[in-house]
Amino acid sequence: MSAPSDPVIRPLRADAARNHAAILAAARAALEADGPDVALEEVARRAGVAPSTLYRRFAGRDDLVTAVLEDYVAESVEPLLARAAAVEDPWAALTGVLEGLVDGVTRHRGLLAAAKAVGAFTPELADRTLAPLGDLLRRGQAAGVVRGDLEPEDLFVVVQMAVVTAERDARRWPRYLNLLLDGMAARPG
Amino acid sequence: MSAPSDPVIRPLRADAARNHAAILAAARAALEADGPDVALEEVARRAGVAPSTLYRRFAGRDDLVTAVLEDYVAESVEPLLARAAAVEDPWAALTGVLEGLVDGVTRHRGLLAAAKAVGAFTPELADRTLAPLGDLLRRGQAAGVVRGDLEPEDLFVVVQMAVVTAERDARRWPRYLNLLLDGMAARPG
DNA sequence: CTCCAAACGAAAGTTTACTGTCACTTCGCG
DNA sequence: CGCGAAGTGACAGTAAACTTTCGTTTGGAG
Repeated sequence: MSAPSDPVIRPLRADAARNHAAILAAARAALEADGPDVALEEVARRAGVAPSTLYRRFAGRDDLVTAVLEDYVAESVEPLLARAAAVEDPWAALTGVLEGLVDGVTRHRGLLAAAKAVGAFTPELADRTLAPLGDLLRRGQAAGVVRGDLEPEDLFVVVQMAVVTAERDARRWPRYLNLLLDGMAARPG
Repeated sequence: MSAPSDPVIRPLRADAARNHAAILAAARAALEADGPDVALEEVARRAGVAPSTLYRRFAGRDDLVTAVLEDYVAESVEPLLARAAAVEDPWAALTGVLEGLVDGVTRHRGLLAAAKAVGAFTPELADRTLAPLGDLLRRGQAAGVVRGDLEPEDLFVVVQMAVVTAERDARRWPRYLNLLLDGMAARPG
């Protein structure tokens, strides 16, 4: 007895689902290859569909980028956070997750730049990652291995800083992340 | 006896020189206000000239951005470097120049982003700043106050890292620059 | 003061990307 | 296996920015 205002959400037809996935994948690839401002027509071309198909499935650039970002976070970031939460040593857990984040984000700079441009980082999405990061941080601080004056958001900033160093030379970011980690460790004195 | 292949370089006419300066100033303002991809027509509008005037004076976006960048470096960056070279204390000289660079670049992110996009950082331009920075770095290392494994280009990276932190909150970059400076100081042990 | 080369702005042509329309095709239920 | 809803691509209209053309204006030398 579904009211007309509550229609059953129909699953996508097979071809539609195929195209949906193809567009997401093409968008991710195109954002990296052609930059955050890549034309949606180029995305459609890569996906092997007409522009109109892309526009029916996604309201516009914002909607598409948001979907790609959600896809990426769910697929890469959240598993990483979950794995880190299971690591015993607090310092290893924290450094491991930061390395993983920098490594991943470095490979998806186009996506992240586009996401920033369209405001796809909703507070909810940010919290989904900030909360686990905050847990890791507090664990390290409780164990006395991390400086006490750091806040969860500082970890975002640290990742951001390490990522920009990769623009110059993609292989050197560990050097700079280590420099940052040095600064984050609890002072021996 | 100027040969035809060596024509006398005529100085700009008064109105042309005025417009030239107006366009440079307008471009700098527009890049900050509207972002690195601002339309050249918008720059012309701000400068109070027709688009055709802008295009006669500058070959295109690349040329304009390059000119604005040169202008900025000559006006802001090089005096800063010169002043730092005169500071006695090596550590103070280095931290002072880094603070000045971050402060300045933070206020010209649009210009710098555009410059990166069009490849306006020629090797020569980079060297004009890298050389003095290298001097400051070596001075600090000789005095034993700066880690010996740092290279001049690392200073660029440090500035870049500090600048991105300003995207989140323009007032907090000193906090993160200090964290970086901590990591750059010679280890006491 | 006169003149012309330099410079200017208005306007039009070109390109590129966005977005909607419509007739045709295809999926998958019955 | 036939039919209707869902989906699709070709196409075209729109918008925005880039770039050039051309007739007019103006600076400044003689």
